[in-house]
Amino acid sequence: MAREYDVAAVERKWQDRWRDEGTYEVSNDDPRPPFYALCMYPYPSGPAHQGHVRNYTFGDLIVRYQTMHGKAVLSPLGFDSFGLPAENAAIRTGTHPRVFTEARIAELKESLTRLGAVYDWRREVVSHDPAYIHWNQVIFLRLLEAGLAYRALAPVNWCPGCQTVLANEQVLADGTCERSGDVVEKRDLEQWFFRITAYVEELLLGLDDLEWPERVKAMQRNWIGRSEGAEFDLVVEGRPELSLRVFTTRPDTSFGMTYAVVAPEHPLVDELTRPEQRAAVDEVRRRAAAETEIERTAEGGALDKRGAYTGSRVVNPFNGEPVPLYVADYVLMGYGTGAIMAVPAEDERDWDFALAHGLPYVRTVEPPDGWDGSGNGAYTGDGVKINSGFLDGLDVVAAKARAIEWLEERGIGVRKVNYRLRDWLVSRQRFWGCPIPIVYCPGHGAVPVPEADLPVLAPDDVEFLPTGRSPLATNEGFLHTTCPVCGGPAQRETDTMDTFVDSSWYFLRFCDPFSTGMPFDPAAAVHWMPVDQYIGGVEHAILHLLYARFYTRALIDVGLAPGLPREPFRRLFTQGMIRMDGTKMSKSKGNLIAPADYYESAGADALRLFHLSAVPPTDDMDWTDQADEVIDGCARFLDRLCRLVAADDVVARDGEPGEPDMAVRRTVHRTIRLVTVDIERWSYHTAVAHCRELLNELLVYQRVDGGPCRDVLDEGRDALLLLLAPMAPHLTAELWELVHGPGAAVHAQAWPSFDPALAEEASVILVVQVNGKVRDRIEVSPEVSAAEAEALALASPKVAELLDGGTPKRVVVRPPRLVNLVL
RNA sequence: GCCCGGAUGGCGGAAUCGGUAGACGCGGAGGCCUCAAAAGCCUCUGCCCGCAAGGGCGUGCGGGUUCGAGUCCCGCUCCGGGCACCA
Repeated sequence: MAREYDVAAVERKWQDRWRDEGTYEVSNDDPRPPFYALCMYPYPSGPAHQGHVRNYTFGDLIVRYQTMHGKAVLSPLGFDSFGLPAENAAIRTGTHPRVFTEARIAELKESLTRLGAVYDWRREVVSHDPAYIHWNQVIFLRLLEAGLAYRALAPVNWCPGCQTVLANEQVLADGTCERSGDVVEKRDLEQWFFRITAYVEELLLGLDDLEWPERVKAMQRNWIGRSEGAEFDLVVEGRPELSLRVFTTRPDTSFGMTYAVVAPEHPLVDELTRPEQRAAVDEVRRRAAAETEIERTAEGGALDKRGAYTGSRVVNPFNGEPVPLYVADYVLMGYGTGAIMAVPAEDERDWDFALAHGLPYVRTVEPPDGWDGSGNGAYTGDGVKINSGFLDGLDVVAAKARAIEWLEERGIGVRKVNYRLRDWLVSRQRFWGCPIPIVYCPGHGAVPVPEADLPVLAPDDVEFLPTGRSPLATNEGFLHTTCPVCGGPAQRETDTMDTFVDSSWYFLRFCDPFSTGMPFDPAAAVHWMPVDQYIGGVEHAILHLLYARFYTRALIDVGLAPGLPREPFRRLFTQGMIRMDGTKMSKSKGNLIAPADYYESAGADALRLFHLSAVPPTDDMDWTDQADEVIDGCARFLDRLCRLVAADDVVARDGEPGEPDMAVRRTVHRTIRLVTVDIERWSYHTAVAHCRELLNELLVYQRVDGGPCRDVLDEGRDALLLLLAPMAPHLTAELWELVHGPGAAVHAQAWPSFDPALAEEASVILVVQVNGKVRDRIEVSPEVSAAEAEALALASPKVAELLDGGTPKRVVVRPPRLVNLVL
């Protein structure tokens, strides 16, 4: 389409100027109030896609908006540059991951620059920078010293596709890898963990005060999975010295226990299995070890095969009754005590298992009248306790408390809180990540690499082969070293850290990326932190955001960040994702619509406006056929803005504004108020709509009979340019310079303020309803009194017709908006 | 199964406190300009009845509260997301 201005030239000109003049560089001793605006640093996968454009348009708007509010805005960007795609590319093409990654970073940087997004590039942090690796490793050693990092043999999630271990958080609900989609296997391996569980209660409670989307907070609470209950011992029948500890959230149902279950991996299984049951128990254990989660849970899981009687019985301490002890894979070793009391009448899983194994049930809660128990006979709701001895007659909540008291009085059990959250497994059997700074000595075991010898860097002379083994594990030069303790021969740890470790503190490095003696100067971090506005995709709701909250606390507690606030991200905004044909728009799906195409045609400003105005920022956006037409509409809007500002045939008049001019002024001031409020509440799409309304009105006013009043037109034009400056930065900068002369910078101006008196309407529409239906509309003053409003309504000819001489039974008057006459 | 969202014209969406439903945009129709087209400009555009004036209906479904409900309450349906043998 033919444009009113040379889009490419104008956008390039301003991008160059912002870069050359360092417009958005900010120093740590800047006297203005600090504001930290941060978009999640991206994995460099190549040129920006529409999801990036959306994310960084929102972020850039905030940077420019807060700058116009007089803040010193910290706007850094870096790249989450370690990760598997680069390593896979190396295996495929023979290119070193560093070379590959740096080429992708250059592409992404270029396309974000062309979007007009501005950053203090001096502060750029990339994960694979040796300086960043250095401090990553220092932090690891400090965590180790503090007991927050440890090594343990543990059943881990092994992804055969990625040839590495995964964190629990990286395994999807169906047991597959979130990256490769392969079915994750179980393996027992010696791995490094971070003790995130030490902070579990704080991580849970801290959520309450955060200005985060409720949805994200709910997801984190859910993931942490706190549940309250009791732990107590079941003595094995005939063996008073031996007992089994169980955890339950329903101690009130203890009288309904008709059997008990241990996990197949439970250490007491062997001892509790009687010879005649050995074969059946072994079969359950074999299946549990061999089958994946999917196989086990598929098709209802053939419950009769998933458990077996051990031959032992355990005694219910509440009533002294012995009940059979089963082994079954529906009880997990990794949660609670790995053993449960089973109450079929009040637990659905126990009900199903009891049914499959012909076990009885005893109800301990009276189900309500009309409850038919069809489907599953377990009743899990509230009700009056029955068949429960001293608990009878209580409700569930009271009975829980009483049951725990009873256990504690007798020393049989205790109140207990359990969490779903496990420690964070950080070892990865990959090359392109931060090496774990540990050496294994035959005499001294795992020994930390002395800080003076850091960083431990991966060698460059490695071969990338599709063997599934990290090149580090076979590189002799890297592998062999000496023990820091005894000087004897030793081997290096060849695992690297999960890349989520890198992203757990990059926002702190941004505060002071120039620091050489420490990860960051705590004073600088305290100056900028917490992040005032964090922006990113909701897909990071659990992993990254939970890890970063943990890491910030850990860094404070090991003394690396004294004085830092414990919550790193005060305000979080999660933008919706971009979908196409019902799925996420992504490279792997092959449905990318490249932003570069639009930079050439409609321009970055038009593309930005599109992303700001198309849908509410939190909503997912469907990229449909309509997108191109809407983007053209955004370009048309910018052309109309050009015509407003650059029109050379307008005959404006000087002198006092009359009433029609004042009406325009009122629109201007009202628009300033509306747009400001909308930006503060993340309603960018309505902010754009209000700017469009103002432009429409100004264009009409410009051609008004008798000519517009010059001051009013100028005021409106300037206000509009200022309001649009964070949204369409290139064109507003160009037009501002056109109007105010060379050197004038729209982004250096203060955000426009409005006159509250002018922002009010001069007149409002009084709606007259009869029996709740709108029958007339009358223009009135906003100050109209109730009596006046009622009189005006009754005087309406339409109302008179409906009244037909009668009087209303009731009159509701809400001046100045509404009168409702009830007949 | 549990926990969060959501459902408004042909489409994206607006309605911040219970008070004009449909702002703004896309698409569509008609007109102006033009030799013609593009661009631009103007008017109309929820549905139904009506020549019109006007009237009726209308925010997923069924109830309720209220002078008045897209908005609040109760009960559903469908869609999206998260969690899921977590005892």
